[in-house]
Amino acid sequence: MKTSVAVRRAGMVRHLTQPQFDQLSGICSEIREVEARATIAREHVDQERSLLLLDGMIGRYVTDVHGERRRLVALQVPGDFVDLHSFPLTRLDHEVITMTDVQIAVVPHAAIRQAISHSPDLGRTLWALTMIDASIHRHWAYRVSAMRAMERLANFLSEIAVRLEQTERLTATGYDLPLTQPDMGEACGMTAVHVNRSLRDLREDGCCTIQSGHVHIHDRARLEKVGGFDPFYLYLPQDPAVPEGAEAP
Amino acid sequence: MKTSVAVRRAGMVRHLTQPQFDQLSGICSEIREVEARATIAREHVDQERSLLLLDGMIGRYVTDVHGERRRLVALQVPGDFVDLHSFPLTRLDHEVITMTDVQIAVVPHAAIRQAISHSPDLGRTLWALTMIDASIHRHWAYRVSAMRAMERLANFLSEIAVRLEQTERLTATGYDLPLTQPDMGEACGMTAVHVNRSLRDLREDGCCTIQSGHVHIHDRARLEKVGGFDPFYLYLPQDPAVPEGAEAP
DNA sequence: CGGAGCGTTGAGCAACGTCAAAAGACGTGG
DNA sequence: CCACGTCTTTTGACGTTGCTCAACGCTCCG
Repeated sequence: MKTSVAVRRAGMVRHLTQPQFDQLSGICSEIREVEARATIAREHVDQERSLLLLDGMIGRYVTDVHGERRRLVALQVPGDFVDLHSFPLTRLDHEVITMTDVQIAVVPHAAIRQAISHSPDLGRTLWALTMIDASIHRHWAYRVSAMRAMERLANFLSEIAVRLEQTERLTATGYDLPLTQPDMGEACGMTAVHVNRSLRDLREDGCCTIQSGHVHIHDRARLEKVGGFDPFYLYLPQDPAVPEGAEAP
Repeated sequence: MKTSVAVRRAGMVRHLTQPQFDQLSGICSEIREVEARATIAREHVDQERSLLLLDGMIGRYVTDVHGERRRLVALQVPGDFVDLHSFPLTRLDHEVITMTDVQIAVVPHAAIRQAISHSPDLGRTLWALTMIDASIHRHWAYRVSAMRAMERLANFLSEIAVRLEQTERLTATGYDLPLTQPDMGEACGMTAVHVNRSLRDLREDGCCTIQSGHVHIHDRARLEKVGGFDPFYLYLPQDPAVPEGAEAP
């Protein structure tokens, strides 16, 4: 059995209490590994399980009718419940695609349903997780709607930094970001060429440098200022600290 | 008591079964009327009730740190549960502002909590309502990110047409839209000047004309085609028909 | 009657997209 | 090991969308 792999309570699932988290781990049917750039769930297709992301990154894409244009509308990091919304919704309105090799815990909807019926508080907490997801959607909409290219990228990179910080994947130098410039273009609503130029602007501005999949953060405060970043919409858990945390002030 | 006012099961609440809807009506503490352009809920403030919109329109706004830039990230129509997400989230990440004089039903969170603990199915249905909201967020993000001005407006106007159709507020000529051009600019991520020009394009293209708050739809199929509109993301109820419906084929 | 906000139009400009080219990284197969 | 194809990153030149600034008529309201 692969369940020996650490299913740690880090990231967004920290909103669950330890007993709730244990309960959830108990109803997880299996732990699965999927390679990069694979489609995990398609739009319009009924789902009977949800996926908790343990390691790697997963993207959620909205496509136009003809499948030509595509946008990244969400990026999931470890600790995120990737498609928990498929529990109440059943079918999905978008695609779920791995950005990297990932490790995911599979949670059958039937088990969720049963767990919730015995524990309404767990239901409300899971509901809250999906509502934080919705809050992030709102801010992604705001970002692409109201911000300029360089600001958008700075804001995006700041958000990912905070979210990875919650799972101790942020180091002193920065963090790994397995996205190409075309990917960032799909996330921030601009062309790959313009992503490239805007990243150069950020670099020359002393904010950060991206090199071979690693975001070197030179001046985090400056990056967040350029991006007009305020993390309140992430509803970060108010716990005193991550278990064996390495938190920056 | 104002509860004589018809609280009809139309619009998004049609996802509730009639018994569920009756149960919800029962826990509604009051029916309130609020004038246009009034702030109903502020960001960062804890909420202890949610609001079901009975008549009028309500907008949800994300603002930047300094309160200068603002975007409409959601527009609620009758039958929508405006801020049901404040039940699991408690505090809000955005502002809720009336666009028109509105009539709203107030539902205390404590009552929701109690109702759900006795009826997990009601909980799941309410959860689904908020997830449809999230789906709409995703498509608003896609819209402002991937579409051009005229396409964005056509898509936006098509969405509102379908949603108003669900509450029988769509007539043969079109529908009432209590938004100014600056409002539409905040919704679609463009300036009021460009909204004006793009609306002219839509008019000259034979799609629709907006005059004194009424959208005259000349060719709905054309409008939807120009906007690349596909309503699947609205998760419309599959009921055969609205009670005393006037549905188009 | 004056002010404020909305709708409309024009002129000029900045941001961003498109097209194109070339260099580097990487894996594959000969 | 090298040749090759593919993908990514980077840069330049040029085109276009949509923004800014400005003006004017309109309606509504105090």
